[in-house]
Amino acid sequence: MNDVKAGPEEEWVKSGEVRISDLAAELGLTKGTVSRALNGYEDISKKTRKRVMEAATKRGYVPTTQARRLAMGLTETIGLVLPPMPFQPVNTFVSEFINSVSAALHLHGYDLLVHSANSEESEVEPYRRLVQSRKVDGFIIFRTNEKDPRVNYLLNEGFPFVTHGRTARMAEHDWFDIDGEKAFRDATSHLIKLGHQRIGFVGGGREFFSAQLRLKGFRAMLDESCLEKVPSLEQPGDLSGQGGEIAAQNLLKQTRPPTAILCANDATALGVMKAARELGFNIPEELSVIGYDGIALGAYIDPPLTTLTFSIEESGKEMVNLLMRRLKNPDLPVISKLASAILKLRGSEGPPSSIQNKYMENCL
Amino acid sequence: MNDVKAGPEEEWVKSGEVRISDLAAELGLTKGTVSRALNGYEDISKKTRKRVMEAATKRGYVPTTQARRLAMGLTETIGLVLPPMPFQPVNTFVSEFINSVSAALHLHGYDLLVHSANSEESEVEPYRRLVQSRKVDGFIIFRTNEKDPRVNYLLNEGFPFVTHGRTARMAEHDWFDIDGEKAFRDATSHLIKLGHQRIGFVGGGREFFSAQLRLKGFRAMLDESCLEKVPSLEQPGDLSGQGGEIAAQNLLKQTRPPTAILCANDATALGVMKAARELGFNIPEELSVIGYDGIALGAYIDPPLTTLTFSIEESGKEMVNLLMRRLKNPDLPVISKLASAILKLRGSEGPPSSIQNKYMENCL
DNA sequence: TCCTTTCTCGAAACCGGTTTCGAAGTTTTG
DNA sequence: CAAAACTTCGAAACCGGTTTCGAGAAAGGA
Repeated sequence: MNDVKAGPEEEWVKSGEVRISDLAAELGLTKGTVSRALNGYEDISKKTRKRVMEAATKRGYVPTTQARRLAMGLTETIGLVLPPMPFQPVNTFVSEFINSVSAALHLHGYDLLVHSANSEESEVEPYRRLVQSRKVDGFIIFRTNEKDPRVNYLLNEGFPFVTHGRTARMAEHDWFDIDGEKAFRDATSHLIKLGHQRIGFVGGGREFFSAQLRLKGFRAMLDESCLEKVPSLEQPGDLSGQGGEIAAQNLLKQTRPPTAILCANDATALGVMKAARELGFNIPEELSVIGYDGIALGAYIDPPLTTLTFSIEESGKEMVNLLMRRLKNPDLPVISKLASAILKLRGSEGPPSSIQNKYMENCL
Repeated sequence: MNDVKAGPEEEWVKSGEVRISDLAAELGLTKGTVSRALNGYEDISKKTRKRVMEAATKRGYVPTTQARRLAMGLTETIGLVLPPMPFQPVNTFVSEFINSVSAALHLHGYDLLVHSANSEESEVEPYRRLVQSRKVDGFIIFRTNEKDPRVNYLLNEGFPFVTHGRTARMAEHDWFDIDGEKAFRDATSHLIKLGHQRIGFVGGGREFFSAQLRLKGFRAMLDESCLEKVPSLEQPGDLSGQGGEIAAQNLLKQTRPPTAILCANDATALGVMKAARELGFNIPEELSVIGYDGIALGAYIDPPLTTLTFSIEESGKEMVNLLMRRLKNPDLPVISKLASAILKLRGSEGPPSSIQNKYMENCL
């Protein structure tokens, strides 16, 4: 009875020509009645509802979104503002993330509005514009800073949002994050078990909360394994390949260079590997390298990059769930979700060439 | 003054939200007059206009987008549907493209609606939905196929759009494209000048027009240089790393393997390099490899990948220009724009180890 | 049989703007 | 000084839906 695909050859009407008033007139009803029939109100007889539904599908009626939204006082749209891009982005997180968020939103009947940030204006300006013009009902925010102006603005405004990543005010808003601390504990532990005793670390910018948590995990595992925390082995980075190169040079030119380097992300790791090659270090024989992000390209380089990886699809889906819950009931208590990254061994790490000290001799 | 009524109607309105009727009441005008004053109609006295403008900025009045759009009968929104993603994309084209398109649209007061394609349904379904629900005024389409159902649908529907890439019906719609044919002529020419005589080619899927044009450019330059077109040196690919690996194995296990391989994109090139390493070919000494896309991380692998690159920002900007022109006047003749890619030499190509034949001996 | 309940649906207000039309008031023209 | 032309703004229709309210008809109960 519903074979729309079979043969619409008869009287092919252009989409979007039928309004609700046309339908009502055709059926001898008022548009209010038609609207209620289509929206499943209980005060419409089954017979009438059926008539309306059939006429609607036959005529290809689809309600005009703008009108529905105006009447209902909501936009059914979520905003996502792209942070100012570096000259050339290095990973595909953004596109995968947009894809998964958009798909998840669609299941709830929501659309995704993507806005780009103009680097000349304040970071919150795009948010302010979208809020004031009432173009969106909520926001998906990613790449948070510890003190995040966007979060401050939206909290102050009482506008719904969910972040990917924690912030200083994480107790006040819903958030989703990857447990970077645990991830780096795991990676560090893995290296220690392989026999490494001098492990370098290349971090991200100090403003990124996530990068700090990764460092924290690294340090925690050193402590736990009774390894000394050598300040010179902790180098700052900027999440870019170039930052990795510079940091690696600082690490590898030391009198006693590390036998392994943990990197805050894969781009940094690639920079580290490049610098290592140029300084004559063989990977993984003379230097182990581990990254974070799980970029696909990492599998194609030589040696393939061992990395910490997580499901971007899950991230998007979970964040949308959190946001939908919030929109449905703004007064619910704040909740959050922490997902874990897994260590994907691909070959850029191994035991150090010579194990100088006995493993964990004086621990425990 | 703002007389705050504690009426039940106040609860619907968020505190601090000003609408046009509030402004009108405050000024002792009608909302029609206020609207015209704000929109620069000529039939409003300078004095009144100034009063209205000042009150508007003072009160922070911003018109509600949904209402404006309904009244004006347009959405001021452009749709972009993400094609089904491969499991893990290797290049950052999509996010950079979205970023540039969004920024360009913003200059025209348009928003970008990003929709993801559900791989279980027809490719045109998302477009149909967006058209029927009148959520967008036009589309940005990328990654076109030669016979593209999306293009067919929209052309049939008479709905505005611009493609990134040509199609079989390119004479009927506006398009922007990179001159892949010329790009591959250039790359091939570069290899020939280095002394290569047996050059392999790994293509993209046959459905992609762009991949075909790249092959065409490759062949054209072989012809021009009087080199033989060896069928076994042309391998099909699928624009993925894995496709590159398989193709490279087919090429390098031949009795007389090529001394250089041109790849339809960088992902393919990475697969080719991986397979080459595994088969014991040194790059670039024993095998030159050239890709296409200019992914940033190509600079960090060993050796850095020589590639054909183009400005994604320009692509987005130009496409938006084409689309805006079309929206402004739907009856204008179809136009198109072809941009060129440039060969970015990074080190994965060089002269062949032994030049067996004299260069272009019997040509000309 | 009459009154109350329940089932349907029409009428109209409403969402928040834009735009057309015409009527006052003002200025220019003859 | 009256008629014509121009300014300036109010009134109301409109965009295309949703939702509230109540009326008329049908059904149920006493």
